[in-house]
Amino acid sequence: MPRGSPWWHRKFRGYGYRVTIPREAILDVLSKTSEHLSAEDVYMAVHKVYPAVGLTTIYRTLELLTRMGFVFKFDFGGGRSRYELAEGPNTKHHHHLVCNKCNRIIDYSDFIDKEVELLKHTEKGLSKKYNFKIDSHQISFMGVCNNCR
Amino acid sequence: MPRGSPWWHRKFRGYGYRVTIPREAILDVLSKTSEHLSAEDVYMAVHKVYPAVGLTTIYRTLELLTRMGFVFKFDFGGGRSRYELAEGPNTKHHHHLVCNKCNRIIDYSDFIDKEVELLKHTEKGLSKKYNFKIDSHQISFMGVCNNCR
DNA sequence: AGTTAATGAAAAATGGTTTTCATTAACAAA
DNA sequence: TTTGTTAATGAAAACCATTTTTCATTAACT
Repeated sequence: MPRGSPWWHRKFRGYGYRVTIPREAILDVLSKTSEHLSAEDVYMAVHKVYPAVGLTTIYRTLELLTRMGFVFKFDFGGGRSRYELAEGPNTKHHHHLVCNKCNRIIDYSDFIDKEVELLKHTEKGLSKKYNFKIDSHQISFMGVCNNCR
Repeated sequence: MPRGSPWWHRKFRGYGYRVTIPREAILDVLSKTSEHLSAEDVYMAVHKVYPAVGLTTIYRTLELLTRMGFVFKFDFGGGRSRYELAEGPNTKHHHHLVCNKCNRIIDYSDFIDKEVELLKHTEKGLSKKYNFKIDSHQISFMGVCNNCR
């Protein structure tokens, strides 16, 4: 926790949004994990510290954070969205292994360099050919994780 | 429609599954499009020919077909799954461009060869490191399609 | 200290998917 | 061909995560 105002206070105030305890708590939870949390995961984590914060606020805040670009919202299937802090000081680019049995998601950043290099090239070609503005990419391997085999 | 038994009858019967009109109709719809249909898309297409077939059967059959490997089930977000005939005489391996505005999905198979080659290598490394049995992979580029920019 | 955004609780709405159960029909055996 | 077994089906209800609504209360920032 930085001494002065956390880095995101300025941005919040700039948008006319208030800095509140639930918002602090939610960003705190997200910044301290490398997992892909569901709304309920976030709720439970926040609830341990601030039991008064309700699930409604979690949803509202996650949506706000996603709109603001602080957070990425993923849909890996399984019917629940998962949230992850956008690229920042503590995060790094990674791809995913998705378990089809338990829906666990494993980040990996091994082998990433070559992948990214190739993708950059592919990206350029695709943009041109399909006149498609590419914002992001996602590589996922689906299968069965060690716990489930 | 082939004169004799369609190619998939044998496989169905081999599993002890029955060949039924809804199943014929659903496979027929899937084999005649290159789109990634949602369950409701399939329902509407089948409904034109066989109004008696219900949405429940669509879901059940799509799940069966997915389990059997006839069909791939994708989750591109937007809350609905999308289905696509698996590799077959009329399909070939491809990856996806997903439009964040209109949710359109574009297949591409350009640049695929290098990607697949790299992925094969990555796959091997990941399997070992995470003791993860990899069944399939997915590469998607997200952005804005030509219609939406 | 005043203004008003943000919150929390509860309830209802949503929308894709799944379950339940009585009925139908595919296939195998006679 | 007829019949018996049981998988497959359709309709409706249930499910379930997520959204939305409402509204009275709280608390951030001016």
